[in-house]
Amino acid sequence: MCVCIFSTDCKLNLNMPRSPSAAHSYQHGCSRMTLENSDLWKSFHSIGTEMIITKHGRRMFPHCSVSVTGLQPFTNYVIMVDMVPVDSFKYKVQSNQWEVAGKAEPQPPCRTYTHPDSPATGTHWMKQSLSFLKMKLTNNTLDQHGHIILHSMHRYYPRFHVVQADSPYTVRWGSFQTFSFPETVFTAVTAYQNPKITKLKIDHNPFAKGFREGGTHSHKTYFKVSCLQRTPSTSQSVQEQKNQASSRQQPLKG
DNA sequence: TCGGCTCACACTTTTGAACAGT
DNA sequence: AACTGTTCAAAAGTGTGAGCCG
Repeated sequence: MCVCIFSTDCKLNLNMPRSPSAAHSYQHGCSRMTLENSDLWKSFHSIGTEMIITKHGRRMFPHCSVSVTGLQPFTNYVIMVDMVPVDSFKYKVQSNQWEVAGKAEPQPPCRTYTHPDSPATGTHWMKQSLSFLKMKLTNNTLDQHGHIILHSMHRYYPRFHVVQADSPYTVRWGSFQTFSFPETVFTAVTAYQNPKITKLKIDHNPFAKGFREGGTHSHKTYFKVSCLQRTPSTSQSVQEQKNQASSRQQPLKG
C-alpha cells in the first residue's frame, strides 16, 4: 500500500550524508539504520548505478534492504521510502559517460512506498531486516498503482522514513526520522546505458539468467541448452535438476 | 537522423493451491 | 483434525532487440 504524504516540502527532510565514503550505517537520535546489501550497492555505485523504469513499474535492483535498531519496543512505527532528486539536472550518455543534458523536468507527483508490515512495533522492525523488494519504479505520471514516479535520465536516491504512528494515515502527526545512503544514488533509465551495469545485474539477479549469453542470438542458444536438459524426459534427470534447485534454495529457506 | 521509449519475446524464479503423509 | 512437506501450474519478473515516436 502506498500513501502520498509529501508535497513540495520533500527537501526539508533531506538528510543526505555528505561524504560518499561515510559508513553505511546512520544514527538519528537513538535509532539507527543500516543498509543491508551495502557491498552490492557499492559495486553498482562505483560504475554508476542505473535503475530501469517502465510504464507498468519495475522493481529496483539492487533492492532496498535495511535494518533498524534503537526503536522503542512497544511503540508502533510506519516505515516508508520516497525518491529524492539528487540535483536539478537531466543527464544523457555521451561517449560512454553521463553528462548534464540540461535542466531537470518538473518533478512528478511525489509518492512514498510504505513497507507492507506497517504499522508494526519497534520489536517487529528490529527483529529482522526490512526489504523493499516489491517497490516499483515507473515513468508513467498517470500511474494508478501507487508506484514511485520518476523521470528517465534523472538522478535520485531513496530516502527512508521511520515514523512513530499507529497507521499509515496518521504519519502526518508522528515524529519523523529520516535516513539515506550515498551509495544508493542511481540514474533512472528506460534502457540500460552502461553494459557494465547490465553484466553486474545479470550476475546478481536470478531473474535475468535467461539472458546470460546476451542478445537475440543467445535466446536461441539458451533455448537449445535448456531443451537438451529437459527433453531427456527421464524422471531421474528431472529429479536431479529439482534436487539441485532445492539444495540451492535450502539456505534461503533456512 | 538521432536518442529515448515501448513492446514482445523466452526464459527463470516465486507463489500459492492441492494433495499426501505423519 | 491439525500440521508439515511435496508437487505442479500460474503469475511475476528479467534484459534484449526491433520498431516507433518526437
